[in-house]
Amino acid sequence: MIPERSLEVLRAIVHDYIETNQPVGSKSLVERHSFGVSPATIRNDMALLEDEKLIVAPHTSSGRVPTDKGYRLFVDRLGEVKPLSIPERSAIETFMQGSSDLDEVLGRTVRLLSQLTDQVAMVQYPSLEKGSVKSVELLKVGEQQALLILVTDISRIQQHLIHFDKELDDEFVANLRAQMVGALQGVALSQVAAKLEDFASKFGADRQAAVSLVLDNLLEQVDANRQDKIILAGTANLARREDDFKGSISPMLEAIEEQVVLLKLIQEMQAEQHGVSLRIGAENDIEQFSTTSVVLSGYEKEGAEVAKLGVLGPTRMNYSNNIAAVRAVSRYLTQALGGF
Amino acid sequence: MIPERSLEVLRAIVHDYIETNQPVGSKSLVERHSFGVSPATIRNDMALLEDEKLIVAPHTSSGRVPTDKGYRLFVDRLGEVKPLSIPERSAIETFMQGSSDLDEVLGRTVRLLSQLTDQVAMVQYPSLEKGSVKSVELLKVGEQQALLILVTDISRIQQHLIHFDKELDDEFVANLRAQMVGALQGVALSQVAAKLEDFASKFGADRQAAVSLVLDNLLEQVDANRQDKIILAGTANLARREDDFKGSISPMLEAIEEQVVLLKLIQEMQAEQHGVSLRIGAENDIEQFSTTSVVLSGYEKEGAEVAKLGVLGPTRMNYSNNIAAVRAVSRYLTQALGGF
DNA sequence: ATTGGCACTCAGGTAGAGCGAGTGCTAACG
DNA sequence: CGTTAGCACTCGCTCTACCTGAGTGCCAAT
Repeated sequence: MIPERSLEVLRAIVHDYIETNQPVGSKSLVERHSFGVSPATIRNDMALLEDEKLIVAPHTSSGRVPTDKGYRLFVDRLGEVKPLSIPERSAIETFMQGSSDLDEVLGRTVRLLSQLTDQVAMVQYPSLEKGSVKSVELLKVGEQQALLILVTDISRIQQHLIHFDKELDDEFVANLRAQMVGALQGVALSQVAAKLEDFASKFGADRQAAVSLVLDNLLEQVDANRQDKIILAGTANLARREDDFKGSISPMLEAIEEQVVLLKLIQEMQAEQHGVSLRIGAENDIEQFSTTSVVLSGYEKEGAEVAKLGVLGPTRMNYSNNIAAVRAVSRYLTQALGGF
Repeated sequence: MIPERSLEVLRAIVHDYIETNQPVGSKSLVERHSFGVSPATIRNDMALLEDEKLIVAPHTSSGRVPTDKGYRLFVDRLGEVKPLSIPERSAIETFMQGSSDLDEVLGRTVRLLSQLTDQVAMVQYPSLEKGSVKSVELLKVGEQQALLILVTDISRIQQHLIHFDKELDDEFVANLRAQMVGALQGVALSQVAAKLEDFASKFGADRQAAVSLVLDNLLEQVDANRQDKIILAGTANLARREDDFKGSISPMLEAIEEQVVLLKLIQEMQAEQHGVSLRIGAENDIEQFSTTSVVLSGYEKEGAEVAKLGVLGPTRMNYSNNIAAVRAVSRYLTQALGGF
């Protein structure tokens, strides 16, 4: 077991290193914190911490820097999350006020989170998969075009324009719409495909092509969103803290722009736990993110978790702050979504 | 007037500098190009070009580098746009194929453009302002909620969820919808506000609140989009070419993320000309972009320009290529939009 | 267990030397 | 008059050598 004071030393190292971005040495440590002991004693503790791979010296004889493992221990056992300041709280409240549209709420949320943390913020759109169909509409908007609209109970709306090869007659459109509404209203999205199994048989042979075109589109809308959308803010923060990453930031920018990678990341972390979850440095087995940490939390709609939000930044980040911010923003978003 | 050979020298300097990223000197110039003269002669020409502020020497006695003015002369008079290669053309064709949705087409376009140029690519959504109303729909999707949908003739669809304080009855919704369709179908978006002037008076006093709620929403949809949306791709390319910019790239990333700045930029360039337009370095009077160049072109829908697309990168970019790419992609996009 | 003392390490800064690509100028040339 | 060879000069880079100082590990004393 690691003795108490050594852990205090680790905490102090993490704290100072986050603040100064310099490897921290025994002398400056006793100067800045009031351990009642001499540098030499601290050095012994540091040797211990180094044996445990919690800290590491960039070169022989310079100060020490926390390892991923060190950060991990810090957040798990030492980093009591300090609550947000009053101004921060009120900033959140005003930020979240007066938006009605889901797009707008999420847009505000992601910018807010990025500002609170000074990191790249991400918000995942509520997953369609967890919702159910509230309404389906088919609107004729041109001679050969119709708009298929899917409204779900998590305030997410999707639409898609469908082009037909033949002219549409109103009757058919109205009929098809009515049939779809009848078949699908209230049905869970995961059940939609099953419900539509024999659907086409209700229509005459001459309509089969058009019907299956619409159904394909509908299924695509449900399906294409299994891998959900993520919105981002604050990517400029990556560049600002460029030195904190080993190499170039451009592969990371690429990975972020490529939604697939982010979604995979979120997926992996999904299983882990409720509340705030955390990956530090190489714990991410996505190569591009091996020098970054990710703080993630779910947010809820009507008591069920519908998606994730969080931040991404260098391993040398202010974990206490960021965890607090992610948690708080997630709560407020859950609250804001209650209104829908 | 600047003599012919001096212009050739300028062209060669721009060419070599873009290729090597090194200040180019008189000796290497005669080695790489077949001027029939000696380095000393070239030096005289270079002195002339320097007097004209077309090139500049980073330090006494190193090679020369084109100035913004030099690039400008290059693109205006010397840089014959070379047509895209066959593989590039076919890449465009396959890329653009098989997408039906406007979102998808634009998404593909922006990624394509970024890949072709290795720069940050941007595509502006078709401006609502230039279109007219194709269809308006009001759908009841819950006891107190309705979905307002605006379909325009440029394939752009918008929807917004409206919350009412009272329960909605179907009759009213259907009636309101019918009235709106009657009043607005085919009306230019810029005329919508005028058309709706006396609209509310058609309804009873008890309906006024609900009607004006819907109308406000509708106008907001038209209006909020005066400042249009831009989608981006390839921001990682900024980081990759970081050295090409004087300072840090993070202010630029910020500016890009802030759509407003980009839209302002596009707006300013809008007036200039049809076809491809170009801003080089400090010609952008947006401070963050003073070391970047922007290549922009409009694209059309049914013969009328509906929005812009283009790329943004360091002043030291391959203008010939990028102009060709922007022009080609704009043409293909125009073509692809014909199908809607 | 803690501490003072001490020899040792090593990154980073400073200074000087040499190199080489490149320039501007001048005088000669066709 | 445009072109050229020659030449002295500039100055950014690179390499080396050296020094400094923060920090370490270890040991013996408390």
